[in-house]
Amino acid sequence: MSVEDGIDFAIIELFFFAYRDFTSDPDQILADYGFGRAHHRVLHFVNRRPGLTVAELLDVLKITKQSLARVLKQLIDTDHVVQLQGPRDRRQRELYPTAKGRALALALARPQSRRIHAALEDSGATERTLVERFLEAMVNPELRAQIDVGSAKMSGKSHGEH
Amino acid sequence: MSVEDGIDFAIIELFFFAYRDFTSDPDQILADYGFGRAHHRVLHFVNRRPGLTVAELLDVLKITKQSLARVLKQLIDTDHVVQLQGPRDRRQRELYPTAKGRALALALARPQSRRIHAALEDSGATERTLVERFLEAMVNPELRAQIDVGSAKMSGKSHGEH
DNA sequence: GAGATTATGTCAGTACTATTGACGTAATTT
DNA sequence: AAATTACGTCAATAGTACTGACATAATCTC
Repeated sequence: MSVEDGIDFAIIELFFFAYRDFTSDPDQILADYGFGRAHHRVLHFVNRRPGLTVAELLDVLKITKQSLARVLKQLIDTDHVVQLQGPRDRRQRELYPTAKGRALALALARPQSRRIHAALEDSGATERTLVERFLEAMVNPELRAQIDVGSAKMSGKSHGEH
Repeated sequence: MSVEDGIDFAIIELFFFAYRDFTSDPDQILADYGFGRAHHRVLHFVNRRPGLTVAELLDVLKITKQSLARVLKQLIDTDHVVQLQGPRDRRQRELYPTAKGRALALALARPQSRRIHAALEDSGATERTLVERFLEAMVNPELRAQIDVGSAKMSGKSHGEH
């Protein structure tokens, strides 16, 4: 089983290395903007689920509003994200990426996407759904709802936009 | 292909959620010791590759020695790790886990291992090697050497301990 | 309509992990 | 003997996170 004491050290370690390198690509780009990983995460989800509220964003990221405040303010000040008053509830702030924000989100996602495609090919294609299923199964069951919401589920053609 | 603009947002997001929950299990235990994720990583690798030197550890973790210093000192002060003068080169400090350190490393790895096994089962067994290959392929090629070194490669029976 | 609750923003203080730069000491290499 | 290497340490800074407290405006409830 490739384990010691029933512990799967191999995958534990691989997961660490894989995630470290996975995040290193965008980190380089972010540095040019004076942004960090927190900005990336916020921009990513605003871009993915345009119109989501501050509360929804906090729930997805699992951070406090004080932590979000600085990062979100910077993204707004630099014209990557805009806030619009909620139509139904005027207390809410709906978050949308600007064209500039979408461009940056895309630039950040590109190298990550390239790495994923290369890894899928290297490990022998057709495994896309298997990898997706594995990663999804790694997420806490209670939180899986967050994933498929605006993300056009996993399988089919995507329609998360428009 | 489940992508927009050729970008694989689905797996990018899944990877984020999966890693977040993957690290949340040990985080809870670490809090009881006043330790953080940095302590976990150091303890993990000292436990995995007993006898590695400070320089090797820095290379694996890709952090600076100033960052390591505080964390390592705490692990030594709390009797989780010991330093022994290198046999060949007396400038080097070989790092070893104590019994206490091994116990903690195991306690931290257990919930992660459980999560991995559950995820492998949920996603339809026999995929262990596929997941391993995918994760390994996600790591920068230059850095893959670090992985198989003391980790008894992926496949076969492990022999890193004894 | 008054009061409670909700959504968001903000101020203050703290913790953890990481960084760069500089300097010191002992051991090894040249 | 001099240069280099391995490690340790001091100081200053940055990024991301936290808790607690308080403010404002909007919505909901009775």
